Amino acid sequence: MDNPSASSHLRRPDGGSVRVLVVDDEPDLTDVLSGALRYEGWEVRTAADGAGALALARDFRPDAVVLDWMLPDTDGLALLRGIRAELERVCVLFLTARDAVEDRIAGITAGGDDYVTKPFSLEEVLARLRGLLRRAGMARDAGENRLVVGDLVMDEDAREVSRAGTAIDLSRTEFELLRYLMRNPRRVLSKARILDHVWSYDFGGRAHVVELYISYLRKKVDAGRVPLIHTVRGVGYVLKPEAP
Amino acid sequence: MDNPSASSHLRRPDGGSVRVLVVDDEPDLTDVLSGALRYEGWEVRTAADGAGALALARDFRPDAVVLDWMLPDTDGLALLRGIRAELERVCVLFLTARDAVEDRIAGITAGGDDYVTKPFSLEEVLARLRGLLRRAGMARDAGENRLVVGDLVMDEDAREVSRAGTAIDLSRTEFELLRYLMRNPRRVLSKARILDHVWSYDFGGRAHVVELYISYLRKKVDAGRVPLIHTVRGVGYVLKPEAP
DNA sequence: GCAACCTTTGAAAACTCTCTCAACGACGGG
DNA sequence: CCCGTCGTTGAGAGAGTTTTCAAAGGTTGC
Repeated sequence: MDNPSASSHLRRPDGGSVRVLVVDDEPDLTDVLSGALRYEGWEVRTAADGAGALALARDFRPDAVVLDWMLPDTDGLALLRGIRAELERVCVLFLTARDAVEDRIAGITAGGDDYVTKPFSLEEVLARLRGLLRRAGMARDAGENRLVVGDLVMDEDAREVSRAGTAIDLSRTEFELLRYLMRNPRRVLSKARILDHVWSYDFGGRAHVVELYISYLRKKVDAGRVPLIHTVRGVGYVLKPEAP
Repeated sequence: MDNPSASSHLRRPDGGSVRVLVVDDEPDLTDVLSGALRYEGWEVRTAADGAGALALARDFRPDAVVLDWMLPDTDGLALLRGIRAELERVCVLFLTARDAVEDRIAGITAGGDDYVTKPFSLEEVLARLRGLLRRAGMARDAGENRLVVGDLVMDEDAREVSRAGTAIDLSRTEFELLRYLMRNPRRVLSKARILDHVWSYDFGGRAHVVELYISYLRKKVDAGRVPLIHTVRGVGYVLKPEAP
């Protein structure tokens, strides 16, 4: 139930939908990813192996590719080369295992591509992908990446947050939770939904962590001020300025 | 009966009726659900198992599916994938047991999909389904989800209610009762009908709670103002502005 | 390797909401 | 006008939800 309009300003220069190709051999993962990407308003195709990926690169001609670096029986580097041969200007977001050969990835991402390590959260992938597309000129407003709710401001690239001019220091999880809230202002979000978006897809725990992190955010963001974070008992949480 | 016109603005882009597939093995439940959905003006088919669901996904091509997660002899996840293979853009509303939330299916709410836990109320299912369809582009007005009766305004997504500009704080049940009344303005609703729609289907209590919650709503919504909530003695209640 | 910080879990306290009971009041038929 | 029925409201018990507190385990950086 997120707000698709929040990112609808990301469109191709010709006005059509942004096209994304997801390449991964785990169906559970491609299901969730492609669902979320479609919900962002993007057109999505999926491939489970290198051959399928190359075929879709040629026929679907995506603007971005989400590519699992560790596909079975496929050399990631060769596949990347093949995709690039077909699509010169495509953005690539790599999905890698945490202990993967980081130096090879580092060299590849030097060209403007990016990567996230498994297990990742949905918002992490979405944020990176939005960043890539924005920098590749897919944004209508080429300005900086700022989120604003009331007097609360977030600079996603700098990972800086401030309220009424005062800087706020947040941990990684706090930042991602607040980003998700700020991307969906004035919309009540259930704990299950927050968990699905902000925590890793393999997180086994329960919604209690959400409550806890909401309390952390409150101490840092709302501390002594007019609250922006509101509890909707039995439903979830909502971020909104007091006066509409 | 309820007011179908209240949601008749939900139509497919081609102007036809929205199509919904209900999949559940309990006939009592499918009967009630499909009745309510038909009354919303939607076209409905039902299936009792995975095979039937897949067949109807192919032949009926619904816009949305209401899917019991705990079908006997059927893997919910596999069924979901099968349906998605057939219908890429379908919205899915899952029905799950309350204690199944523990082993929740991560990522179910990642895309546009949603779920409600049993036992649920009819209005809960209808509201979620309307929300899914609206966000999937099935609404003629893509604007926000607002209900207006006189100077009373409800924003369903933010769960905000205000009268003449003044915000009103409502509990969950109060909110659901008021939403039902606002979806059926100028129509006398019996207590039994309200109970059937707003309270869970397994609620054992009596219609007295309706009277009680009406009195709560009056204190908050009508307090000192021209009343919108009216008693029709021996029949039920009706929400309407004073002047016709 | 150590220290600091972050994340998660568990348990208990605090709180809100829901519902039942019961008394009171209002309406309408006779 | 009186009485019975229906509707309204107050009080309180109980259940469920949220918040807080404390501590363990893990990670990161020095």
